[in-house]
Amino acid sequence: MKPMTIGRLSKAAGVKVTTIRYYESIDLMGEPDRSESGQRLYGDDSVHRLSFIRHARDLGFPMEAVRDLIRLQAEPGEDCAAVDAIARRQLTDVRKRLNQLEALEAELKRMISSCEGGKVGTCRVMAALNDHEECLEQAHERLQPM
Amino acid sequence: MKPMTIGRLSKAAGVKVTTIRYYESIDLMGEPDRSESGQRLYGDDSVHRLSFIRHARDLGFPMEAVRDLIRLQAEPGEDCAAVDAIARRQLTDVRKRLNQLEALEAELKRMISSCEGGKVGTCRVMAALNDHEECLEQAHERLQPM
DNA sequence: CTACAGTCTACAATCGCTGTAGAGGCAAGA
DNA sequence: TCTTGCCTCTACAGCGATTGTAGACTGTAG
Repeated sequence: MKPMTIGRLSKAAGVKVTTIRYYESIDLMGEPDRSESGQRLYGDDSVHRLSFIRHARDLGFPMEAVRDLIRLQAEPGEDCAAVDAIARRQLTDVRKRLNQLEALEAELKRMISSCEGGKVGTCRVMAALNDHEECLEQAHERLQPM
Repeated sequence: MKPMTIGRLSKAAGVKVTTIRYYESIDLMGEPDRSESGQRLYGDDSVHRLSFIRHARDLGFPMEAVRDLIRLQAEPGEDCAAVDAIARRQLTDVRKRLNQLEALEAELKRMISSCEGGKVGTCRVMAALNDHEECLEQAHERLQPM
C-alpha cells in the first residue's frame, strides 16, 4: 500500500517514464503526490489508470476517445450508451482501415506476382508504380495513421 | 513542352504546392529550373516523378523505400530484384498490420456485443478495457502508424 | 564514501507534411 | 496605367504522440 516512484509505476504498468509524465502534462493523469524532495509518488490506482489508457491506445482508440472514456469511468452512474458509442465508432474506423489495407495488399500482390525478374527498366513493379491511372481509387484517399 | 509553374505542376500531379517544395527540401525532387524572377519551372518529367511518389506513398511505402525506388528508377540497367525486395517488404508489412487490425476488430466486436446496456459502472466494454490481462498479446506491440 | 541508477525540469527532435507571415510577381479588366 | 486578385517566394512554426536530450539533484547498495 506504500506509494511508488515513477520508475516503479512505469514497470508495473508497462508505460515509459517519459510517457507517464507526458500523460500528466496533457491532463490524462491527475497531479500525483510528491515526496519531500519533489519526486512523484503514485498508488495502485495509477497502475490501473495507466493500464486502462494503454489498453485503449493498443486498441487504437484516439486520444480524445481515451479522454472521454476516462471521464465516463469517473461516473459509474451514467448510462453506458456513451461508452458503447465510442467503441462502435472505433470499430467502424478499424473496419475502414482494414478495407484500405486489404486493397493495398491486393495491389501489392498483383504488382509482385507480375514481376518476372530482369532489369529495372522493364520491371512490372516499377511499371505499376508509374501507371498511377490503373490503381485503385480507394488508395487515393491517403491512409490515416493510427 | 513549355515549362510549368509549381501551381500547375501541383494540379497536374495532384500533390500540394507545399508538399512539392517539401519533397524538394528532402531531396526527393531535384532542384528545378527557375524563371528570371526566381519562380520554379518544371517539365512533364516532374509530373511523372511526383505521380510516382504519390502512388508509392498511397501504397504505404515508407519514405525511405520511395527514395530507394527513385534511385533505382534512375538506373534501368540494374537487376530488378532490389525493386521486388522493397515491394515484398512492404507487402509483409501491410500483412502484419492487417493481422493486428483484424485482432483489434475481433476484440472490439467482442467488447461491444457483450454490452447489454445499463450503467457505466457495470458496462462490459469498460470492464474489457480495464482487464488488460485478457486482451490479445498481439495488441501489445503497438501498431505502427503508416 | 563512492558509485550508480533513478528522478527532476525544460526543451529539442521525430515524421510527413500543413499553415503562417510578409514580401514580391504576373495576367486580366477598367 | 492602375488595380484587383491570385500565384509564388522564403523562412519558420505547428500538428500528435511521444521520445530523447542536457544538466542537476536524490536515493540506495556495497
